[in-house]
Amino acid sequence: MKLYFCKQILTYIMRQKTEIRQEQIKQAVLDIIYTDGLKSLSTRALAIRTGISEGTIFRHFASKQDIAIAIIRDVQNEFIEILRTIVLSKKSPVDRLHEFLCTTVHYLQVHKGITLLLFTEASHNNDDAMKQHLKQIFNSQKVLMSKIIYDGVSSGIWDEKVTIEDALMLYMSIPVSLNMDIIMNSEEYMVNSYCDKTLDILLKMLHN
Amino acid sequence: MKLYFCKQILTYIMRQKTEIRQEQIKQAVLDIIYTDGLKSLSTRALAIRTGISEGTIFRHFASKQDIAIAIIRDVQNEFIEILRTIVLSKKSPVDRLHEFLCTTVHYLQVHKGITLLLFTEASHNNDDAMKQHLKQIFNSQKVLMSKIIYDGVSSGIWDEKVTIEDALMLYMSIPVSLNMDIIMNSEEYMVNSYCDKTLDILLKMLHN
DNA sequence: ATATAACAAGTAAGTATTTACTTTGTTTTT
DNA sequence: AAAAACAAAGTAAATACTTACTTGTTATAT
Repeated sequence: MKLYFCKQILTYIMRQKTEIRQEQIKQAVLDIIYTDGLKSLSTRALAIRTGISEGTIFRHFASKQDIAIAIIRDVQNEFIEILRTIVLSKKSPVDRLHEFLCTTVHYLQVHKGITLLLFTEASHNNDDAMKQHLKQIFNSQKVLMSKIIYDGVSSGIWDEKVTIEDALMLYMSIPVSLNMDIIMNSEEYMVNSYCDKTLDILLKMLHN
Repeated sequence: MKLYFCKQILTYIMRQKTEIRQEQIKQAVLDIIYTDGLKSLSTRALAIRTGISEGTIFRHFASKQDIAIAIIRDVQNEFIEILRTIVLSKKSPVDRLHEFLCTTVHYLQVHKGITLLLFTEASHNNDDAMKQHLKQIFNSQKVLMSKIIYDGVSSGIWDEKVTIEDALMLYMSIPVSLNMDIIMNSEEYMVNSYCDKTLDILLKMLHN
């Protein structure tokens, strides 16, 4: 009787739906990359980190590569979509730019490890589907930021001679700078100022 | 007789001194990372790429990790030292900044794969010696660029309110932008303009 | 000059371990 | 009773690295 009760509780904790397990596995991938590095990202390590067996992981994902694909798809469906709503809002270009940058910094902070995953997967030329996903992510960010800049230039607040590529180059330096800070063991509060800092530089660049 | 002659030629091609083999192995590491990705970087792949046996690789390097350490040491001894001579030259701050940026872009173009190696090794927290090397490389670049900017500000040509961190952030975006271009399959001539492009943005930032 | 000893550079075929992934069978939920 | 979730114990292939041995190079003694 008592054993059965315990078992029920245990299984209640353990037994989860595929969607929940998938989320846990994806999170574990980013965690492992962040804490132990890419080399430590094995299915065995994933099983230990998630607390489920190795075999079960392959019940929720067809392959290890599929987990990475799912994470990258999440970036597209969640992160890029948030950026899109910001860009399409009615706020001023400066406000939108600020929100755009802060959202990016915040996403990278919450999803530590995503930068490394994106860049290493991107360099892995063999998988064309993956490469296409990554291209789309980078391109979406470019297109969305272009829109804000275009609006600012149109309304006359920013220099019309500014190129989108210049602004984008600075924007793309955010993940590197953040990762560099992690390497350098910089304090966390420094990271929080990245958003405002980048805005300042960008505004200086864009200033009429 | 003829066999002996052939053997001599063959061995002349084959047999090499440790220094030469080490260079070949290091180059092969960067080549493999660039063409096939980090996942493909195995000692077996290295043996095939260099044309020597797996065992021989371990004659010239104590471990696989040691190859990465040697490459990173090269960055310090070659690349950083070139940057240092540029910074310490008698040219104007603008000229030095231009040369500084062009040298960086050129180095990254010739040593494709180095960016990925640096960043993935950096994220691998276990090895403190490696981490120290990387810290030193990043810090050297920071210190050297600070010197140029300081000289420019001192001589009154640049805004005294400019922070080194802002300039450094842009500078650090160069490797990412270059890698992104590789992913995006952009044309090679685009890459050649990176140096001037970055200078333009920096000068705009620094302008009094 | 030439023989020899010492060393450096090379290999093929191992090693144990780790890898991503599978199979088998059980338990839980619907 | 069907489907889904799970663990345990596999699998073959790949991994970094070693071993035992061969071959080439070079400095030294004759």
